[in-house]
Amino acid sequence: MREEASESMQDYLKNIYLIIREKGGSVSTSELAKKMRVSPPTVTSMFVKLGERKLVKYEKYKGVKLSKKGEAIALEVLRHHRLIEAYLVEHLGYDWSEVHEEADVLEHHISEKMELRIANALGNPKFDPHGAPIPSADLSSIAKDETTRLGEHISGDIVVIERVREREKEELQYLAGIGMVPGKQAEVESVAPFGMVTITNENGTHSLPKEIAMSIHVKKI
Amino acid sequence: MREEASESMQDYLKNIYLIIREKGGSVSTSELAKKMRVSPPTVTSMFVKLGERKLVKYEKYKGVKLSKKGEAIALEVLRHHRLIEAYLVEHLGYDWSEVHEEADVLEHHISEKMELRIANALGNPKFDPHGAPIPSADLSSIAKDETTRLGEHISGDIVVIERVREREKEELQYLAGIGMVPGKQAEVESVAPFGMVTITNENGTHSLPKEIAMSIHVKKI
DNA sequence: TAACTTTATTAGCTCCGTCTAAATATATAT
DNA sequence: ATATATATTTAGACGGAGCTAATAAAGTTA
Ligand SMILES: [Mn+2]
Ligand SMILES: [Mn+2]
Ligand SMILES: [Mn+2]
Ligand SMILES: [Mn+2]
Repeated sequence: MREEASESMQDYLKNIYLIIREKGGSVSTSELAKKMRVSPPTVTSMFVKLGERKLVKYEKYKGVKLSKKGEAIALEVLRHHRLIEAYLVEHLGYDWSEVHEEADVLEHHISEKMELRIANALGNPKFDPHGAPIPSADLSSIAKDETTRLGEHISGDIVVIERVREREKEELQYLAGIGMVPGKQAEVESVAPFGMVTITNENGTHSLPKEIAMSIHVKKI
Repeated sequence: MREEASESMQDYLKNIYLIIREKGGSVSTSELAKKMRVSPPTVTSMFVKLGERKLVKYEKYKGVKLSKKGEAIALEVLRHHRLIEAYLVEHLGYDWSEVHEEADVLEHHISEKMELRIANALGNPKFDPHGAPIPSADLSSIAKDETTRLGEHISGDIVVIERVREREKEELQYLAGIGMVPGKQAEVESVAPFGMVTITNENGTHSLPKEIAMSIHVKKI
């Protein structure tokens, strides 16, 4: 499967998938260039290459969408990434804030056999340590998002944290420090006009900038 | 450390180290080309590149030797390789015959942090599942070889197996099947003129072609 | 030593993934 | 609708790691 795409192509496909999953439609050159920290011409030439290999549908000046095959590769890499993150936390004592970089490399290099053994060692989890859904082994399904963002809630809402999106290691450490991790509860105290959210949880009262509040997925209870 | 050398360079350094460790002196173009399954000109150009980076001392028409720095990188990669093999066997249920390919890739991609955690999870082993010595964490030492080859022994010698060198997966499986794995004993029954060795162990009597007998390291008891 | 064989290097090409600078298409604002 | 700003593509380059074909050095044998 992913052997048909180089490590670099795998990363492009994965990031295209992630962007589309979050906001639908197609992915533009500049969007992807920014996310992947490469120049726009680099993205254009990769779009062409992925298009030739039918991993992507590319329309000049209109961006790309994933083909069935491209999506399968993206899901496989994502499955690896999230299983590895979970494994590092569960079996090698990593903190959830430090698994991302390691997984971002290893996702391209473990065999199917190793994927299987890791998944078994973990009991075939459905979510990674940040609460992100892990694609199924046959890549046919991935839990769909039924959460809202903490930043969308209003004063008085009581929520349980479902997921915290990838962010800087220091931010994740801070969030863990104040108990804002998947599974925990919090009550929204107030929302400032500029979007800052103040919450109270078992660790006390804390304010979170809008951007961070938007990267915390919750369910209202 | 190894960040200074690309994945490909790391593999060249590792293989140079392995050849020199086995037979001393320096490594020739054709020797390495054969071992690494690339063409001789590819090796020559890599020799030049490694020489420029002072990872190797290259003398035209006379092959290469490792510099201090080149050796350190080789040892680091080798440490990774062997720790990973051990980890796969101990913690992910791999058979010793199937760990090599996986380790050959992952050796270049695990972080120093992961190396440390794997080593700790294993109790800082000194040998990998095949009996090969694992370089120490500071790369200052590696157990020196005090073994002989099964193929060098004579009728009547009783030996304990210390190590089985990397070979085809099927050969390793066969050897495991007849109990020729590190830690087990065997008695040399006879040695044919063309080098085939017949041994008896707890599993019965078996004959091994010279090449295989030479890849089994033992100690006479 | 001369001839021949083997080994190694040089020359030149390819693909990959990246870049910058220049050109062009699309979107926005007056 | 025109001018301006922004996004995208094209052109051309580079370094890394590989290849084959041609050449040259080293080693071997007569
Ligand atoms: Mn990646
Ligand atoms: Mn994650
Ligand atoms: Mn390798
Ligand atoms: Mn080994």
